Amino acid sequence: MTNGKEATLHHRILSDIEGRIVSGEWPPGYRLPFEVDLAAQYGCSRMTANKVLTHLARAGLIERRKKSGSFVAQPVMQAAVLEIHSIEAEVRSLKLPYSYRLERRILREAGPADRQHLELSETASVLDLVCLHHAGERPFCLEERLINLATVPEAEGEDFARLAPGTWLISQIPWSTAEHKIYALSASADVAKTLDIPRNAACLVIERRTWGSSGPVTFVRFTYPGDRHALVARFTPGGEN
Amino acid sequence: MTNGKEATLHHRILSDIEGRIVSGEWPPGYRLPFEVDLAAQYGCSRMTANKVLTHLARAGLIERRKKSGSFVAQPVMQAAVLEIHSIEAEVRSLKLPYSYRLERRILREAGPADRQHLELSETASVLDLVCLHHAGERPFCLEERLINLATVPEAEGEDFARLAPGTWLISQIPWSTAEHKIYALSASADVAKTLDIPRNAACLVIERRTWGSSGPVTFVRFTYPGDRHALVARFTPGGEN
DNA sequence: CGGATTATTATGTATATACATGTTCAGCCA
DNA sequence: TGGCTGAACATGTATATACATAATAATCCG
Repeated sequence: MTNGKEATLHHRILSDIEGRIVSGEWPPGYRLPFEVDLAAQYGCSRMTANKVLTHLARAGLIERRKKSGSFVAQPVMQAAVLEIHSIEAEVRSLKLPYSYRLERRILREAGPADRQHLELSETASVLDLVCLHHAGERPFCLEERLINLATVPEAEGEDFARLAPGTWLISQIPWSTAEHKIYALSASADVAKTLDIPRNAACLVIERRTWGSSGPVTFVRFTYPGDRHALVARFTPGGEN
Repeated sequence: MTNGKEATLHHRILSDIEGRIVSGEWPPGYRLPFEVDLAAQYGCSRMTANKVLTHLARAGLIERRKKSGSFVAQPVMQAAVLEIHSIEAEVRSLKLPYSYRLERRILREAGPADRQHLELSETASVLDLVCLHHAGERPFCLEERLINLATVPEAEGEDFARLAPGTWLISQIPWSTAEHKIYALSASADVAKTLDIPRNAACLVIERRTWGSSGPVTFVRFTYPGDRHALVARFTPGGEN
């Protein structure tokens, strides 16, 4: 497999420079050698050095200024990648049997609250769904969802009795933009009863708004019992590689 | 602002192809034209087409296979970028005065719990800090931190009376890897008292483990009153640009 | 001496070219 | 028919070259 070498010339140069930066040998603000010097140093052409520096710049490790040169950037560490798995995958990774149940399915005109959630300016029909995801016998997650029928009219023909709306939607809207909001909330009486947890237990809430190329698609709120669920996010300077 | 032009040839090609993908015109699995055909189509060289496709592949929008060609990838939508600001910046963005107070500072040998938090195999000295961040008059966030003195011996000489340890650390360990864990928790009696919130109120907890090039650096747990704080994460196919 | 003009310099983008590498496919031979 | 071999092909990487662009440094002149 990939034994970490990837001995292409520009990977070697890249990880060398990356190493100097993350180790602190080249501290923030340090001006690194010019492209021509790097090229000479590594015995490669300027294009190759350029590629490496461009990559480092896109990864945020360096900052480039014309005429002045390239500088090690100030570490910002303001971004981490949050992995968002499907609930089914999440449950199965705990080696528990997954099951899904539709609790409610209402078709209606969007009210003011719906319009705010979906960021709709005009009125439209929405599908209001409530589902419950189980891990084994216990409720794992409560899903409250609005689907904008103006953008996804096909949703009206789906009953979502067996297929979770999230799963169905990714097959309909292939690529989309999403915004997440994550916070903690004490369980209301309703939520506590549905999730089978004590009243006022802390819950982790994830709200997601999704847009496709033709407008707002869906708004969804996932409520997890807080002590049984955690999100994990990772950050590595230089990113993927 | 960025008016979407960026009229370099390869940005135009890139956003054109990106558009076809996100709009669904080229659905997942679709084989896009070969590099030579794209080059001909846009009247550019193969190198330029290659650059664009390489970019799209790195962004995860397409998948490339030798001999076969390049294909629109299956949408995964499993990653979102979580922006993590400094607490001071966060408070100031709410237009509230920020203040910081050190509550505790203990130097000790790492116990089993400390070693687990820092993922230390051997024993070492750690600095155990508790700080409180205020927004105006109200407590905004409780910070409980361990610093590994084997990696950051300079921390022993800091009293952290006025400077928050997070701020100090990024000046010491310029570039680092971090892992975050986010969950909800009911406030214990202690936490409730410290944060001036009701007992059992839902709190948002963010734990962060940080590594530098020479080993584990710090473990920190931020506890926020859950109803007053939310994290926001965004995902756009194609990423930064 | 100061302000405008010009030259220099480093990066940014693009092209043409070359060869390497990994797949697929077609054809060959047993 | 079955398996092997090699040609064809698409991508991957690297080089040399060219010109554009932006910022600084140097120069010139009123």
